[in-house]
Parts: sequence; C-alpha cells; structure tokens
Amino acid sequence: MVKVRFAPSPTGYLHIGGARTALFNWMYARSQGGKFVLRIEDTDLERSKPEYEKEILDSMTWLGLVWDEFYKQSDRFSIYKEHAEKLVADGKAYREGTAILLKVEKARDIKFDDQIRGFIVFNTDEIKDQVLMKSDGSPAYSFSCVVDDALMEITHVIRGEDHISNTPKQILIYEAMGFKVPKFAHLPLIMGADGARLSKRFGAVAVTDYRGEGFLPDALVNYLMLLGWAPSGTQEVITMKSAVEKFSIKKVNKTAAQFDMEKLKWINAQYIKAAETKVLTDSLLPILKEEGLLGDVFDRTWLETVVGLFKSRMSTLRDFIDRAGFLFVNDFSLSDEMKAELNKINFSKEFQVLADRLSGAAVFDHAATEKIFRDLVGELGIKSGDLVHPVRVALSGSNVGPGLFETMVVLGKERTVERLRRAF
RNA sequence: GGCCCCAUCGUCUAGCCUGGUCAGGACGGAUGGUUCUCAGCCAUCAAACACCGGUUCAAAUCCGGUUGGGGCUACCA
Repeated sequence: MVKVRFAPSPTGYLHIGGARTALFNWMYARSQGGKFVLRIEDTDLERSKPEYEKEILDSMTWLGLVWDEFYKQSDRFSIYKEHAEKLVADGKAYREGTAILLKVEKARDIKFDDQIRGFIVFNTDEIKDQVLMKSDGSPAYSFSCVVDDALMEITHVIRGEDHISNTPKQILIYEAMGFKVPKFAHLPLIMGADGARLSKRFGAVAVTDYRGEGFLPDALVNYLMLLGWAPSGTQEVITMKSAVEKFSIKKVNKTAAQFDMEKLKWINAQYIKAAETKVLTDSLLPILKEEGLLGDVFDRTWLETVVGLFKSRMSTLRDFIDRAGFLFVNDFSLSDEMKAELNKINFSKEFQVLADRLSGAAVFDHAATEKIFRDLVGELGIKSGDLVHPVRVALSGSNVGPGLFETMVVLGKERTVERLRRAF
C-alpha cells in the first residue's frame, strides 16, 4: 500500500512551495488509494513555534488537504535516541562528545532511481560522516526523517528538489539501520517572477496571504497543481476529483516553474464566475463584515443581487470590496479625480431633472429607471452615453462598473436621487 | 570553488521515452465584434524548440560538449 508524507517544519507559515509539495503528495496518495501522513518536524526547539504549527494545520485544512495520520517529532525523541544507540552498538556509528555520528564509507557510489528524474548517482567521497544525534540530544534532520519514514512505512518520499543532495546521505542511514529504502521523487522548485527563489521579497508567499487576498482554496490548489504538471487534454480548470484520476508522478516535469500571479488570478476568476451566487455570497460575508461594510442585519436577497452583478468583474474576493464598496456606504463622496471627470461637462441642471423624475417613480426597477432616463436623453437631444457616464460616476464614484440601471436599482431610489443631487 | 539537477512562445505547459504531423493548448498581449463604461462572452493575430557538434534519409525528440539558470555544500529543516 502506498503511503506518503508531508513533513513541514513549524519555523514559519506554510508557503506556496510547501503547499504544492503537500498537494502532490496528497494527489499521489489519493490516486493510488494510499495514505497521506502529516508529520511536524519540530526538532529545532529554538525555531519551532506552536503558532506556526497551528498556521500550517489551518492552511492544510483550508486547502482541503486532509491527512490520514498525524505525528510530531518532538514526541518521538526517545525513539531517535534508541535507534542511534543501536547504531553505535552495531559499530555503524560513533560518539563524539555527546553527539552521535554515522560512519560513512569512502569511494562508494550511491545510486537511486528518482521517480521524476531517473537515476542519480553520488559518490560517498562527497559525503562526510553524518551527525545523527546533536550534542544537545536532539536528532539531526536526516536521521529523524529516515527513522520516521522507515517506522511509518512511507513508500514514496515526494519532496522538493532542494533535497536531492540529502538523499544519498539518507540512503546511507537506511542501509546502516537495515531498513528498506523507499522510492524518491524530487519535485521542481517554484520560483518568483524574476526567476529567483520564492521569498518574502516576492510578495505573498504564505498560503494565508492568499486566503486573505480573497483567493478560493480550490482555485489556489488548481493553480498549484499546474506548476510542474499538466492534466492530459487541454482543460486546465479542473476539479480535484478529475485531477486525482489523471495524476501520475511520472508525468511531473523537471523544470522549475515561475509563479505567475496573473494566471492564478485568472483561475480564481474562473472559480468565482462558476460559483453559485449563494455560495459566493457566503464566502464574501466574513470579508464584508470584517471591513465594516455589513452589519448583523442585512437584506440577503439584495446582497445576492449585488454579488451577481459583480461576479464576472472580480478576480479575487477582495476585488468585490473595491468595486462594489459604494453600495455599502452612505457617507459617500467622490475622489478628486472623479470630481474632475464629472466637471468635464457640467450636467448640473440635467442631474436635478433626472433626480426629480426618478424620485417620483412609482416603481424603481430596471425598466422604470431606463424609461425615465431614455425619455430625458431624448428630450435633451443627446446621446445616452453622454449622460450615462457622468451619472455612473456620480452614483458609484467610478467610471467603470455594471450597467447603469442595474446599478441604480441596487443602490435604491433614495441613495440614487441623493447622489445625483449632490454631485455638482 | 566542488558535487548534483535543469533547459519548448514573456509565463505555465503538450509533444521527447517508442526520431518523420503548419511545434498544440492556457495566461498575458494586440486587433475586431457585442454593450452606456468596465468586466464577461465571441472571433482573429503576434509569440518558442538556448547554442555548437555528432548519429540518421530525417532531430524539439537520441548522444556529447558549451552557455545559462537552479539546488546543496550546517550539530537548520
């Protein structure tokens, strides 16, 4: 039975690269009917923090990467110690002070068949004796990793390319302990737009950053799986179920991929557009409340109409705040830029007439507002567009947005009339 | 420096294993259509096999080298 693991260190937030590694492990496990283990590698007592661990677990859950088994290395120190002692007793390792080091035999080729890259060979002349247990009694990374992978019966170690050179060292440990060596697969790294390594300088690297920006978990996962792998066919927006069916570790490519924010946004927009308005509204609620745009009491039907209006106009949830915000505030005012836009032609008089007529409307729906508007435009002998644009600016504070009459209806008669009267 | 990995449009990639299709798709870009603007939607276009050599009737595809990029080189994980 296939068993894989994702083994993050709680020394920072779960970042995009880690999430992609976790995702590929998860997809491989699911595609093979195997198990997915989450193991927290918190052997560095100095740098490991409980809040980071929580953050990682939350991010994994948010992404939908549920695990079948969970371990923490800090709970297992006695196991590592015991195995290290045994290696000393077997003459495979030796003490140096309070530390324990593995003896590495020279002039030997260590070869392994990487599931993604093919055979890779290292010579042990490049490898010095490996620290197994550090002087402070904690295990070194490679040692705890190997002991756990062996004891947890991990069959496939799928991890980042940055671990390739750790692999021969770890194979040496497997051999010394008489454990079966698992299969290895090294994923290409994810780079920033400048081709350099993804770092805090790049901008958002933590999964939580993307969550906060208003990316949908399914969209982020969909984008991440496209970095280094392509589903057969030309369909890139793909469900997790379908991706798992199509996934093959052998089809993962070897080249590092640059993270492309534009494409992520596009995919996110696809998911937003495809989402049911009801569901999308639910996702928007926390942000709206957090921004103070919505109280505990609100008109759900009205909100859903608004969401429907902006659905095709946003690529992140946060875009909704920027574009539709004018519908949620009453102390509305125009930016200097928009005031200037409005003053290009002075429609002060026309605005008042329009306001008066709209305020006298018996019903305030799309048809009614449009008729009033078009009648006025006809009387004035101008093109409708000439008046549409300034009115949109006056109502929304922006020269772009949904159709004018849709906007009027959701704004409501009162606020529409009021904003028209105060515009100049 | 040493060791290791990698190389197709600006970006993500298909094709490479099992040489022979105008090198396909997507993002982004450009143009046109729809519309009161924007978004969306529809249509069209531009855009790549890093370089050199070898094998072969034939190379993006196989082999070697060069160049370029990346990783590792910790009692950090």
